[in-house]
Amino acid sequence: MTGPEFLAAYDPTAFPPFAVTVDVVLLTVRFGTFSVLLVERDTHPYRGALALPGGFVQPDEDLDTAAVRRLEQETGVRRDTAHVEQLGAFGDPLRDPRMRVVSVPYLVFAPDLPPPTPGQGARSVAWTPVVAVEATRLAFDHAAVLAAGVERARAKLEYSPVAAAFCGEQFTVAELRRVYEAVWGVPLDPRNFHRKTTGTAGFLVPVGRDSSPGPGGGRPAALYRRGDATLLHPAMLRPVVRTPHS
Amino acid sequence: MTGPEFLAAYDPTAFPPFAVTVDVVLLTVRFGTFSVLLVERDTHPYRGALALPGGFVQPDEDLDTAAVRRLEQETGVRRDTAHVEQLGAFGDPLRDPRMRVVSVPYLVFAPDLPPPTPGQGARSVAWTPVVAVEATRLAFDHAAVLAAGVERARAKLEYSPVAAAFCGEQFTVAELRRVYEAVWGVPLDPRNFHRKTTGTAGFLVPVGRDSSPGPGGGRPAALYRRGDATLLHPAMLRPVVRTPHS
DNA sequence: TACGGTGATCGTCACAGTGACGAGAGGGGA
DNA sequence: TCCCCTCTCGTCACTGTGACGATCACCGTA
Repeated sequence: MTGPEFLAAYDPTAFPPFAVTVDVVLLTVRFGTFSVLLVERDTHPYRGALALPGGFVQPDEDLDTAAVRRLEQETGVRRDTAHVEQLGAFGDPLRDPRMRVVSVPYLVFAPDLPPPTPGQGARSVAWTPVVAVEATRLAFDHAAVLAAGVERARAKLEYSPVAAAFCGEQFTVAELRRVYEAVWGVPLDPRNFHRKTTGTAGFLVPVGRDSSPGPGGGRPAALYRRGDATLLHPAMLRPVVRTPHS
Repeated sequence: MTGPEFLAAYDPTAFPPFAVTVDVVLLTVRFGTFSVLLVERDTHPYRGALALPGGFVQPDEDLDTAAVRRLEQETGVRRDTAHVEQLGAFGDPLRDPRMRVVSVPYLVFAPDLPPPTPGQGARSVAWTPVVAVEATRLAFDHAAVLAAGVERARAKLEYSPVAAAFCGEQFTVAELRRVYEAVWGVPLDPRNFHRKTTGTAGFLVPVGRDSSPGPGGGRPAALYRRGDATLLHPAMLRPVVRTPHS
């Protein structure tokens, strides 16, 4: 039973049929800027509008599997280099003018390494700074989905070490700090950040020394990789006032 | 377009049809015990097994609306007396032996006031202590759904004031403390808890004095109602070691 | 090679928040 | 009246943090 015909095995009129899609909120930090990958739609509806990558879930496919497949096909990002987590479910009856669709967006944090490679969708893909996204130009309810993803990302940096997913295999404390600064949009004190991240058990594991002090000079930074902690304790709180929503 | 026929307006073979359900993880604190509402299934599949209340989403119905409808119909809990939030989406292809179903569970915190009133589902409903739930006796993947809900509830008490949703309109600091103790499963120091909750802006609003000091005597406690804070800052952390999962 | 620039790293200090716990306030029952 | 109970207020030591000075190790240039 791998197609629509599998419904006939039961009573196809016993429940309302829905389409289920997965969308990918792929976030990264490029040139110090918190950015999201958007595609340009080339089909009805919202033709020409910007949208999150996504597509239908197949009959035999798990939601997570579908999201990872979309991620790899449409963005070229491999799952083992990124952090992937489900973001919830969006199911407003009018969110898609074609039919009743429930979308399950996935939040993905990836390092900047892979340039956006348009997948078989044949649509153009582009990194867009999160602060520059014009909500009204996004298709469907993707503005709300993106907002939920961005807020989740900002909150998650506080109590989990996932920020390292925005960096490569090895990274310096300063690179990690620039991730926090980009996502939160605030400058952080390098000294306190260094103390906090290197002092929290399981966050960073030292692996050697950096040989490239950067163009302007400066002391070479030590290299680290992700530790095995899954939770930051105590949390690293955002400075200034906490706004409950983005 | 309000029935299965609305698919015909587009190409019904263009996407795989799914059923979409909402499940309700209704949690409360009864007699000092963290409990969940379970129903006994009287139909195939998993007949006789315990399950979370839930049902199909209707064609014109928002996910939230469907969850609240189920909540009121099957448990008698009104939405304005409870806290309701979406818990995610579960869509394993084999989670329902009948057909492809994506379930969107909702997490609900309610005060103990309403006794479980079996809804039109004509199935028996019962409060079950969370620690006493035998995972293997739950239908579908409801053990995983419940585990996610319980862990979310435990985490949420740390950084949000939702614990008050387990209490009535007015409550004492001690009642609120017993909620935390029941959900977290650890004893808390009454003096520090009092200092923390009454000292956090927007958490509690005093409304008067309690006249019933309880059976064993003791000084009457002041009454409070929920404040308008949506976030606890700083958070109230669980004691002892933090386990990343339940 | 000496020198200023830059960023990494280490230290210090004051202060807020917390855990542990003593003590008084205000009620019950025998 | 005496004892017991719970609520509420205080105290103290300790931890973690924000602010920020100082040093280290590299750059490019004179």
